[in-house]
Formats: sequence, structure tokens, C-alpha cells
Amino acid sequence: MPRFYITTAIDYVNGRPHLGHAYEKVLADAIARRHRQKGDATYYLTGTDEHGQKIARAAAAAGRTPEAFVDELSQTFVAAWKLLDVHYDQFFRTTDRKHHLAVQELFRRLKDGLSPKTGQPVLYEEEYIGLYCEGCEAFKTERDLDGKGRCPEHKVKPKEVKESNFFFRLSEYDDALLQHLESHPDFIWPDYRRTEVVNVIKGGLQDISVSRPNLTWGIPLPEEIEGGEGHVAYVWADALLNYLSALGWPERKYSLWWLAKQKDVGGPGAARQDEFQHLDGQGRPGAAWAGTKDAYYTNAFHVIGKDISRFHCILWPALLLAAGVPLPRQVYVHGFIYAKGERLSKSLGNLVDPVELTKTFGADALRFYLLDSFPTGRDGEFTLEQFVEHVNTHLANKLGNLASRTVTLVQKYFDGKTPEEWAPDSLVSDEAKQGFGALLAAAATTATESPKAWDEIRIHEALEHAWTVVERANEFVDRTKPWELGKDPVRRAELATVLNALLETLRLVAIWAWPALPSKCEALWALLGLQGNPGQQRDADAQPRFGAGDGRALGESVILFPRIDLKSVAGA
RNA sequence: GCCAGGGUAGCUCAGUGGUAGAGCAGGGGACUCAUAAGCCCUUGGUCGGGAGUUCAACUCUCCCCCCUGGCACCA
Repeated sequence: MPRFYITTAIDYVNGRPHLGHAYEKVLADAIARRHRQKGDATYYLTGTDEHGQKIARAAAAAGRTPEAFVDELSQTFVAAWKLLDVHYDQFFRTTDRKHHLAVQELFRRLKDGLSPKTGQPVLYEEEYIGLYCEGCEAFKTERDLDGKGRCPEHKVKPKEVKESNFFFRLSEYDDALLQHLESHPDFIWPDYRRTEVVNVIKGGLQDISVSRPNLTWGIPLPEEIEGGEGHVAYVWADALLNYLSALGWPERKYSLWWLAKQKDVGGPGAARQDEFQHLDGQGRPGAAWAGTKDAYYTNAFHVIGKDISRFHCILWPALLLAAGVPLPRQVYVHGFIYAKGERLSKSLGNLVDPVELTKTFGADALRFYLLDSFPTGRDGEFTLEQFVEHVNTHLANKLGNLASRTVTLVQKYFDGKTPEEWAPDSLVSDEAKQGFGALLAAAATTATESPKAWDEIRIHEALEHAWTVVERANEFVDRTKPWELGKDPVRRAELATVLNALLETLRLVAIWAWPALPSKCEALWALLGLQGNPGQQRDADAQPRFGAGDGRALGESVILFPRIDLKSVAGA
């Protein structure tokens, strides 16, 4: 069975979740649900990043201990994802004990490692003198400062700080990274992000500090590291490792999801046969897997925002190479959602609260807007007006109304049971025949194109295909005028055929749209009187089965997608 | 500055050589099963500017203008 391991960035808990966080989780959730729907064994990891000076400071400002502070804030993320129907398999926190142990193991491996070019220790200690801005929690170079020698963001002069840090010899991994990017062209999506990363690497990499002295809110370096007392791991050397530690790394069980046997590979890039490599018992490439002849394939699919692509495309693979862990399959770099032309930011005051939106309009309305209204993974612009318009048009007016009018007609003329008759030849007018042909053709096209678009993560295209079928169905209703057929007992077979075509259309749409709209598609499924769940329907079930109904009773007629009246949510 | 992407109807965008497209908004119409939704028809663009290649360019080449992203620590 194909296996699919998908992760999101873990969110830094110095504030509550905003729409950008929500977009990433919903996007990953839709991808994960698509894999589950196909029958792939799927593992979806998300969580929160809870260490670092900013959090320690925010906690202090709130008069709390860091522990209590992160406990509370991480719960706001858990609650938000629950509200949005984000179905993850594990919510991982970097304050988890097993994460501490894993980070320490990483440092031990770095300590023992030798650099690829000069064979020096991968980890080394060096005294560093620099200008440190406390607001940024970062060292600044002269170039970063404004004309008056101040941090442009915080408007304060950075302090000259002398401290001893441990450095990771990143500078020697440029060739290895370039080679990997060369032989794995789809390691980074989209292409232009890959180009950016290649340029950055070619411009030369600098060693990076991976520890922080004089900071307590973090993971202490292991005692094997001489001089490491009082240092904690740098937040990125800490945070990135969550993708492994959540799976149990360094215990071998991590390989259950991090790797896959050749026959079990799922997800993007699965067709690439040249990526298989043999691994030793530690999951290190190059040697045969202990006790088996199977080739293993790296299987991690990281979904991240474009702001952290350097960390995931350069630092992370370099750390993994140094630690002897196979690299992930792909880093999927998505765009940002903007509001009022600016990126979402607390200081700009244009944060859009996904929790409020969801409470007001429903999880599926927000999910649909995020997944359908702009191309998957690209930047998007949020406005309440566009949101309302998009949801009203597609969900309420088109799909919701089609379901509503179909169910009402079945209740009115067939006592709420699916008509057990199918007679396409009974359609008499040219208009009806053409409408019928157009509907069936659209359904056939979408049955082919929708799975393809889903698998290539062109979610907006997958949904567009499905909605084309909805549109053909609404046209078909108007062309065949079932309310007139209903008045004429002689034309009962024709009426039954029309309604069965509509019912089958709705069944298909419920399956095609389910990864994006899980709860509403399940409600639609129940409304259609169907057994089971659209999330359990495989691609074979998503092929058109136009024909006579089985006489089953439809569910109670409900408004699936209420129209949103912008005036009634004034103040929003 | 360098690298990348983009400038097409009021708005959001699709369209890589052969008589300019979609959705929404605007205008008109017929209908009434339905969530005042749906259906039909329709107004609207010198495709950022200029030059070139070609029988033919939104589409290829060159130059210019403008916007956006990246150039290591905010999803």
C-alpha cells in the first residue's frame, strides 16, 4: 500500500493562529485527505515550535512561566485546526521529551561528523563578536542597519556582544546540495523557488551558529559536547528536527514513515525510479538495509511557506546529510495570503482571524475559499467581499442550490425515493438531449481530470472541473424543466431519467470535492441517502454510474450552504 | 545591483504563431423545481511601450517602463 508522509511547518507560538497559518494547514489537510481517499496509508504531522528567546520574553511579559505560556498558546492552534476540520495524525510540540532526546542525538552526530570537503569537524566552537539586536534575536551586519546604525525594524542600536557559539560547517555542503538538486529536479516546488535556492547556494554558504549561550528556554546541548554547558540549541536546529523526532527518530521506527519501500511509494515524484537508494540500519544511504534486500525511498513531503524555504532547502538537508539521514522527497513552498496588499502582520493590524471566520461562515466555506479562489500554492489576496462572493456563487448558488432543487423534485414526484427508471431515449427535445450529452461529457472529463489535478496538487483546477459539472447539471435542469414533466404522467420515465442524472452528478461531486470540503460533502452524501462516506470512495467509485436509481430514500432536505448576507455580518 | 515572476475587459485571472477568452460585476429577457438562487442573450479590451523576425505575434527576439518576490534567521 502506498505510504504518504506529509508535514507542515510548526508554528511559532508567540501569537494566535492567523489566516496564513490556517492556509498552510488546510492545504496540507486537503492533500492528505486526497491520499487517504485514494487508499494510501497517510500520516499528517503538524505542531508548534515552542522554544526561543522571543517566547521566553513574551511569557515573561505575560507574567507566566514559558511552560504555562506555550501550553496555553499551543492549545489555540489545536483548537483552530479542529474547528477547520484539519485531520492530522499527530500534533507535535517541540517541548516534547522525545524531541529533546532527538535534538541531543543530532548534536552528538554533528560532533562526530567530518565535513565533506576538508574533513574537519562538522561542529566547532568559535568566539563570535557581533552586533546583536534583542528585538530581532539576531546578529546584524553593518549592512543590515539604517543610516544611524540602528536596527531598521526596532529602531534601537544593537549591542556589541561577544559570545562563544557552536557552528555548523554549512559552508562545505554547497556541492552536495547542488548535486542533490541536480539529480532531484523536483526536490523543491515550484521551479522558481528551486532556482532561487540554487542561486543562493552558488553564491556561497556561510557556517551557521547552531547554539545559543545564556538562554535557558531551549534544549541543552548534550553533555558529550565539550564546552557546551549553558548552551541551548538554536531554534532552527531545534525546530526542523520535529519532522524526525515526531516519528521516533533516532529509533529505527522513524523509517516507517520517513522512508518507504519502492512498491509503497506514494505522493508526488513517486514515478521517479532513480531516487531509490539502499540504506543501512541507521537509515544511512550507501549500504544495504540490514537484513533485507529492499530498496528504500525517501518519503517525506514538507509543506512550508516561502519565508522559510532557505531553512528547509539548505540548512535542513545539510543537517540531514551530516547526521546520515536520508533527505526528504520534496519541499513544497507555498505562497502567502495578503490582506489589503500587505502581508499578514500583527504590526500592520491586518490579521485575519481564521477562527472568527470559521465560526461565522463555517469551516468548509473558508476551506473552499482558500483552496479554490487562487491557484494552489500561489500568493492570494484576501478580502471579505471576495470571500463572500466566491462562497455564495460556488457553494450556495451553484452546488447548494442544485442539491436543494434536486432533492425537492425527488420528494415531490417520487416520494423522496430515487426513481428506479433510466430511459435516456425518452428525452425528446433537442435541448434536453444536448443538455444530457453535455452533462455526461463533462462528468466523464472530470472523472479523468479531477484525480489527475488532485494528484498534481492543482487543487483549484480539480475543483474547477467538478464545478463545471455542477454548472452543466443546473443547465440540464432548466433545459428539461422537470417541474413540467411532473405535471404530465405520460412523461414519467423522462422525469425519472432527469432526476437520476442529477442525483448521480451530486454523488460524483461529493467524492471529487471531499478533500476540500469534507464535512459538507459528507452531509451531501447523507442527503443523497448513500451509505458510507465520500472520503472512503476510491477513484473507481468516482467514475460516472449514470443509471436507474435503487429506490433508496433521500435524507431530510437541508440547506447545505446558506447564502451569506454581507450586511448581516456588518462589523466583520 | 543581481536572480526570478508578472503587466490581457470595471475586478480576479486563463490563454506560448493563425480572425482576442472565462468568472464576477453591469445591461436585457424568458421561466419558477430551488437558497430572490438557476437558465438564455448582451455591453465592454489599440493584450504595459517601442523596434524586429514572420505570409501571420497577446504568443518568438531585442530594448525600455512599471509592479511583485528572493538575495540566510516572521506561516
